[in-house]
Parts: sequence; structure tokens; C-alpha cells
Amino acid sequence: MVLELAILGFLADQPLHGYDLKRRIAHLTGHVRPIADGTLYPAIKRLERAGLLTRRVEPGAGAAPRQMLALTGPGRAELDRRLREPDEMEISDENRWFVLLAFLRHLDDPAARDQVLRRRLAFLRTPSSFFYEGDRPVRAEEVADPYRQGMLTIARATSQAELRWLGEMLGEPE
Amino acid sequence: MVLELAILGFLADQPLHGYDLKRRIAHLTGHVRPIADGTLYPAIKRLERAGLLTRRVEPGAGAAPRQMLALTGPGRAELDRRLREPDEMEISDENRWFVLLAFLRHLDDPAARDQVLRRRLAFLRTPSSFFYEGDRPVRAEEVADPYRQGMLTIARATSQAELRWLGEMLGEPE
DNA sequence: ACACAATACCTCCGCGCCGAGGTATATCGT
DNA sequence: ACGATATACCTCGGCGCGGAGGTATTGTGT
Repeated sequence: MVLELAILGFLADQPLHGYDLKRRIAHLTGHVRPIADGTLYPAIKRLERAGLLTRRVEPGAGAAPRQMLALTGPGRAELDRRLREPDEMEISDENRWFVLLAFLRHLDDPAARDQVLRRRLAFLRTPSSFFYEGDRPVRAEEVADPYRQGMLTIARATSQAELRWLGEMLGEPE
Repeated sequence: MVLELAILGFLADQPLHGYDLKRRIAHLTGHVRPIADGTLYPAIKRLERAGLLTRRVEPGAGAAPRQMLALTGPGRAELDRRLREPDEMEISDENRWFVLLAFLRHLDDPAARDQVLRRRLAFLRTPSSFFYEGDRPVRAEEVADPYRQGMLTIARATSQAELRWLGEMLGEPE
């Protein structure tokens, strides 16, 4: 799902061959979660079968021939749709959110882009805690374990940095 | 994988029934990535078959009877092993890393705990970039797109907060 | 009385992902 | 000549995961 978004997004940047795509995806998400050949190539096939991309064989640079991949009209439309209407996980899971963010510029409508940022803002503003004692959220000050304290510290720093950035982007007071 | 770690970890905190486990996991990872029944219960069965946990039926509080789950000796040992020797993804993927961090206190050996933190420190220190132009990493200042700039800003804030925390924990100068 | 929500557990199916393995070409060092 | 490395693509099997659906019990609202 997020892989397909990444493929469509990178191809919207420019036509690429599979190997190059693999490298780019590896850097975007893969520094963190490497992507296997057995995942990428079937995904490309799926998208091709769905008519979202085309391939054209070209001589390879110093090796086997390349299959240059390019987005089709429907592919472009599908990217637009996925960026405009991300499902909840693409908003909440930071890994997926970052992939979305990497290609959000491909959404032509500024209002639609802001709408996506506002969904993330709403998510970040909903109170939440990692740990609960029964129904009661355990507050940061109550956590004795230094590792769990670290989690809360780091999570708070991230969330504040992102809230600040979202505030700037949306021209809102924090 | 990370789900099994979460189950073992929460049960090391205290014996729990499946429904409670579900709620706790939902808060730990699930605020971000909800966990389905069809994922949790088979996972519990797997761990039970492997002899890592036992169940004991108890009358339910206001409903159906509960299956109280408790860690066995081998279960405890397996948790220890998974915390001591996390694979690379558990270090690099923030979602998985946080689950590991949530239960790291269950690792009795302080040196082993520090060792895990040092692996994360090494990971955070390896230079990396989200975007590459050919082989050259695209530096933050070069990124024109405000959304990609946001990614870099947020990622930097997170990483700095975590480096600061790791520095404190390990008693090192930054 | 009846419906509904919450508690508590379960199974099946389809699908995407991963790892292992395989094929082929071109370049560089020795 | 030979092996190693990088480029470039592919298939297959197993498995975990998610979603849809199902069962049963108890308490609450009307």
C-alpha cells in the first residue's frame, strides 16, 4: 500500500527503471525498513496490470537492459486520489505519513493539500498515552522506568516539532 | 514479530487476559497502527504452542470467562533473548524500537541494556538522507519542496531529542 | 420485554511481504 | 583467463496480517 504510493510518487517525479526505484525507496523508507526485490517487482507488475504505469526497454548503463517505468494518465489520477484521500493509517503511522508527505506536492489543489495537513494536525492533537493503568492514562511524571520516560520525551519532542511546522504551513497560531 | 515482543513484554509486566492485552497493545503501537483480533489471537496461540505462555480460565468481569495469560520460564527467557539481540529492524524502525524500549527494563543485565542503546546510537549517527540525486544525498538546504523540508525538520528534531536522551542514559558527551 | 453496548474470544480467507534462489551482462583488478 | 562486483530483473513458497464474520455473556437504557 505505502509501497505502491512510493512507486507512483517517485514516477510522478520522473520516469525511472526498477533498480533506480529500488534505491530511492530504500532511502526514503528503507534506511529504516529495507525493501526486498520480491516485494518491489511484483508491486510494479500489479501497477502495470492495473494500467497505472508502462514500461519501455532501454539499453542498460553498464549492464543488463533496463525497463524504464513511466506513469500513465490513470496512474497520475490514482496518485492524486491516494494523496487526497489517505486512509487513517497513512495519517497516523509516521512511516507512512512521511511517504505521503514526500509526494504531497504532486497534489495540485492547495486546499486539498492543506486539508491533508489538517488531518495530521487533528491526529497529533488528540490526547494519547503509551501506557494505561486500567482506563487511566499514565502521565509522563508517573513513569518510573527511564526507558519509558525516554519514549515519552522523544515522542513529545517529535510531536512539538511537527506541530510547530504544521502551524507555520497552515498559518495558524499554535 | 514486534507483536510477539509486545505480548511477551506486557505479560512480563503482569499476567493479563487477551482482551486487556489487546487494549494495552492498541495504546502502545495501535494509536498509530491498530491491531486486529485476527492477528492477536493467532499470535497468542503460536506463543502458547511454543510453550512461552500458559492460560488459566477465570470468571469474566461482567461478561464471558477470561483466559488469563501468564509467561512461562521459557517465555521469560525468550523475551530476554529478543531484548538482548534485537535484529536490525528493531533498532532502525522507530515503531519497533519503541516497543523494544517499552520493555527493555526487563533485561536484567545493565551492560546488555546499554549495549542495545549503543546500537541505536550508532544507527542514529550513521549519516542518511531521504532523497538522493544519483548518488549524491540531497542536503536539507537544497530541498525546495516545503513538504520535504518539513520531513527533514521533523526528523532532525526527533533525532536530536533522542541523541540527547541517549547521551544522558549512557553518560556520554554529545 | 427488548435492544444495545461492552466484554471476551474465535476462525477463515485473501493478500502482501520477505527471504532464498536464479538469470544475465558489463567492468575492473590480478 | 578468472573471479568479484555492480547492474538489472525475475519467481516461488511460507507466513504474518487484516478484515469480515461468528459466538456467548452480562449490564444498561427505554
